[in-house]
Amino acid sequence: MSASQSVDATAPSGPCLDGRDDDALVARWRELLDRHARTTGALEKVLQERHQLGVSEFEVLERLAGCDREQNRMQALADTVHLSQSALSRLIGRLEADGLVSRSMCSDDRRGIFACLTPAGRERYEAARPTQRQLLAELLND
Amino acid sequence: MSASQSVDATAPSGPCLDGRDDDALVARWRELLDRHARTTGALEKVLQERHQLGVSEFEVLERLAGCDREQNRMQALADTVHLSQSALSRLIGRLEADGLVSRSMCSDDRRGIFACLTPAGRERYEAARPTQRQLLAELLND
DNA sequence: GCACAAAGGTTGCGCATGCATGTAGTGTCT
DNA sequence: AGACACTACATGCATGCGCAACCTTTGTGC
Repeated sequence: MSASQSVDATAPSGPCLDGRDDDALVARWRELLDRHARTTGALEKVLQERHQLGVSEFEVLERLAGCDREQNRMQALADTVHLSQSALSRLIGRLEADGLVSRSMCSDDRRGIFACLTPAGRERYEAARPTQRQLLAELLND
Repeated sequence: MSASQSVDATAPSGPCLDGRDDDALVARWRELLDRHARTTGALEKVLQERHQLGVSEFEVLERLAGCDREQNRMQALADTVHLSQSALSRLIGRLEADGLVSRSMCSDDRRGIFACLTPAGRERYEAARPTQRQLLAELLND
């Protein structure tokens, strides 16, 4: 899928000012969109039907599993998975409702809240990880 | 399968038991997520506030501007921008409501529908393109 | 101690998306 | 022609997201 002929969006009615760099840039952009869409799409599907997890849910679990110290502030978590605070708050709510994480208040800063993996959460994550890794290997290696 | 703590996704330089490939894979995955989130986020914001366009809207306009022949079937369009058929239908609906595209029925296949840029649509796209290209250049070149 | 601004998190709301379904047109087989 | 499967769009519905408003806690200045 090269960008050899159809990318020149200025085709008939515009002077093509910076054509070649532009084409390369757009090609990279589309490559990124393509790859992202394919990967998240497939991942979403397989993680959902085999582990009842969405992509964002899995990513959060992975972050939590990575450092299972109580250092998982909501805000920091939101940043690492690129979600708004509200989205992350509800996501954690869902995971908590499923018994996969638990919210625990922080002692020294009473407005901060830590999200921690429960044993069930860790188990679910460990089970889902190979699935995700395999798909990643398939879709990211080309 | 010792899967107790070998992912150490956030550990700085931990000894990886079963996964150097794994770490590299995950790193690439996160790089992809990162780049995508940053770019779409910034793009969404700037395109919205300066041209009243979303990222998907812009992408569709670009595809339409690319080949302004009447060969833009809804389904094909949906595929190229990675949207479901329903999402694209509504998106075209919005663009049509804004007067940026028009739906025209196809003569030889009466269930097929072509989406075409209106002059206003082309104008809007031409105006938005430099904005998008500049941001792409900033965020994709590293 | 008492305002007042700012930060962390939650909730109300509108919107875009995907899935499932509905409707219309096409092609095939009998 | 009539029945059937299939394709192309549109639409009802549920869900997840971001923005803005809100509440609580912290820190700063008086």
